[in-house]
Amino acid sequence: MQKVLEAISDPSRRQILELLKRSEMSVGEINEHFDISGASLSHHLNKLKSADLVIARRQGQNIYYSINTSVFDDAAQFVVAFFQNKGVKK
Amino acid sequence: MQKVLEAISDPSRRQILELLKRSEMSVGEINEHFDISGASLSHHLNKLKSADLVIARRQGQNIYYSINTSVFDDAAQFVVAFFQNKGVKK
DNA sequence: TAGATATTTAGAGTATTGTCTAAATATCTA
DNA sequence: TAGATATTTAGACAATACTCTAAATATCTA
Repeated sequence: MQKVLEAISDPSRRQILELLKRSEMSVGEINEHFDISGASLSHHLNKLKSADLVIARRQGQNIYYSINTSVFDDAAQFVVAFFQNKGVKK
Repeated sequence: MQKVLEAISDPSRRQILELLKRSEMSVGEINEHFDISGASLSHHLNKLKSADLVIARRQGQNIYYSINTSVFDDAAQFVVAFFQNKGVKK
């Protein structure tokens, strides 16, 4: 979960995730939405992949990235719990 | 919101928030739960305060920190929305 | 196979982060 | 007021992050 929270602390990576929530996309397609080098984008995608938030699959020359639904949902559960248990005395 | 997400990306700061969810605490009391210098703790508290996630009030020699409920709840809403809108086509 | 296209990897530069010790500030109490 | 206690600020240091260009790898197509 630590890696997930670090992953979403960067604005570019959150934007990448927003794009991928809509649909799977190739690296080139994602890059059209950003003003950074391909190498930098690759770095961000690698962080998202390390956090298991996305999945990559190659199709020909392109590599398509998509949301890793199960981990994404786990992350949702974690942050909901983190923010919602406020005031609960144990 | 950027500052909030950076604030919660650090494990020590999340732990501080967990403590404060239970009750208001002085810096000294918080520090009993950590193995870092007072200066480092102060640095973390400052980041949480910059993100508006906590409020500080002085009482005598002590400074008591507590959760800033409204911002905490806003952050909760944002993060939950971020993770839960998956698949919604606009 | 040679060249074109898509993506990643390597290596470097600068900025930011988390940590520390020492010093400064604020408050209390004798 | 002087000394003790609580906390923050200043300054330094090592580690990490984000960026870039150039080179490497993988795939496709003529």
